[in-house]
Amino acid sequence: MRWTQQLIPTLREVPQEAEIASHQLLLRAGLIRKLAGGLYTFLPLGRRALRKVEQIVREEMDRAGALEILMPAMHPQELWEQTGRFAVLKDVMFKIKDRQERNMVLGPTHEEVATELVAHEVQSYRQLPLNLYQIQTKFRDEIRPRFGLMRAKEFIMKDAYSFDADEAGVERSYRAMYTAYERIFKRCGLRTKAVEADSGAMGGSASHEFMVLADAGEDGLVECDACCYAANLDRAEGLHRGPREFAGAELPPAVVPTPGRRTMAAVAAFFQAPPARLIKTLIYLADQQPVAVLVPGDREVNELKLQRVLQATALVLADDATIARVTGAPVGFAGPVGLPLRIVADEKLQGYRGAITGANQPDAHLINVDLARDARIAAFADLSNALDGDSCPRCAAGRLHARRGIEVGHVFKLGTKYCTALGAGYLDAAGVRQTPIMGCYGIGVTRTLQAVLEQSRDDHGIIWPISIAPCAVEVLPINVQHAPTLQAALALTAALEHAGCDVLLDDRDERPGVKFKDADLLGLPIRVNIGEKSLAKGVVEIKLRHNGSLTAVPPEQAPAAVQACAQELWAAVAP
RNA sequence: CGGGGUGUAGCGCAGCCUGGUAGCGCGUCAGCCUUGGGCGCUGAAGGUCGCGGGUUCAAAUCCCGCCGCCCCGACCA
Repeated sequence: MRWTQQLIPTLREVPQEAEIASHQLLLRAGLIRKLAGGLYTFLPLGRRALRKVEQIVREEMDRAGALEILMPAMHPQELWEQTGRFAVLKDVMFKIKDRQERNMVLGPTHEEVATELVAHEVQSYRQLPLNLYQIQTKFRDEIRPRFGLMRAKEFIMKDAYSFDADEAGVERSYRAMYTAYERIFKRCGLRTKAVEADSGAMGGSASHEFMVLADAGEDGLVECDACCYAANLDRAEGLHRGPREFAGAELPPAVVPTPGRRTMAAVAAFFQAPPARLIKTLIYLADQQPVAVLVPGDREVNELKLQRVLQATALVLADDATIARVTGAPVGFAGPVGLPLRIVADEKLQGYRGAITGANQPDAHLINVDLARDARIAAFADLSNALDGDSCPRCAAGRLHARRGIEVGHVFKLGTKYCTALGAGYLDAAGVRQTPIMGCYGIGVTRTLQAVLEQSRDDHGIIWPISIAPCAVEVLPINVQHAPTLQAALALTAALEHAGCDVLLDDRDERPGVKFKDADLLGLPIRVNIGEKSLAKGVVEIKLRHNGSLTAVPPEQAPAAVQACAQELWAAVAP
């Protein structure tokens, strides 16, 4: 493959639209171009890499016994109404009408369609288990598309749906997918971490996310340094460390003027107290009803947890006017003592004495608060996010560490919700009608591609794992006007291609510097420099992108030497 | 949707405050030169200054409205 006959528009400068490294590299290396926010064209090299990721996914899904199908991207809206998910997901769905004015949606995911298929085609336990998957474009009207392919309105996803006769079967299917995912990401050259996750809008019981650890990741997670516990911050159950009793525990509450101190930091500084000694009081509207929520001053409320505890369908922070009305004080001075509201408290506050809270009057706080003595708490529950340094909820010894991650895969156990709603059933061996138990398993294919770049790069550009590199080798003739150089390059390219190697020949009549810089930016794993000087010494140079190692070999030995390098690189991404 | 920023040549930017000929670097095209890390010289092409309205003799510049894009928050593969 010749550079001059390709479309590889590399960019010398960083496009101002791109913030994170992987997004910049996608654009600079000429892999993608933006059409509009959240909508991207894959250019030839980007498409080649994407295809390789898809193929790895396909091979591993097949290996795990899943069956590839292809479902429509466009669905009748009615199907979504049948499971009740239209109401849940209508804001993220693109809605269109056909010429008959029928309501259609573009699928953000395919549980309904897959289940509908199974409802029609599966009648007997002999047909189970069944695992159907597809690799297809999904559409989501994201609130905020971001970071290039990371959060796009249109993206390629591998989605699989398993149907089993019983719980043991679901467990096997789930495990098979979990293992397949580990193999897939390993083969893509990614270091991932599987974390316990919330099942969100999917519903269902168990769920794990596969996270690519990266500072640019959108998700928070914690992992234990002693055992294998790891969880998404949405669900992580960090255990409180540190004191619950503070100075003044025995004293009655006392009002202290704190003019203008309305933030945790300001109040903590005012009292010269650690933020953990403060109790943060937030007023939420749970289905329109005001509720007070208490968490330690150094923690954030976890709204997912809160929503579950309150069993609320709509949960929002109360507006300033409501807060003033129910607490009798402006924002920043709410506290649990004497507050005429339902109060729920984070379990980490249990036994808090000598704490500091708002006084429910303007510009004042209360000290010496003993939560059990001075306030009426309706319920204690886990309502806050875990914090770096918390104790591990699984093992006594470990401490949790906070990390950032990119969610590239997600596996769920879904139960019978969809099958029941859509009438999927089968007859068991005894002739009794049963409902299949479902699991679903997603991989963001386009996002995975970008995650690789986020994790595998240096200051000069991309460092492709050989398994998904657009090409394995770049042949770089330093001066194409020097006939012997070009000839040697052509010969090597032909030999490698004949051996089944993907090769990019940079046949541009450009300055060496330009070609070297582009080669580093593009980041193909193996590069062969061919130039007049080394040729005069009877050698060409093989340079590996990932470690910069340079070996000189005679031109006639180059194909074999390159193959040997390639073999080593492949071994590094073997599952 | 709320908050912040930004929109001038393919890309990166200056000019705007203080209204008066639209500029710089890179890239592109032609020619010369050069050939082991974004080389040098000469010449050229390329712009409805995001869109609409207003103020003014005159608007990239001032005013009003709209739109796109980027960042922070709620959503998720």
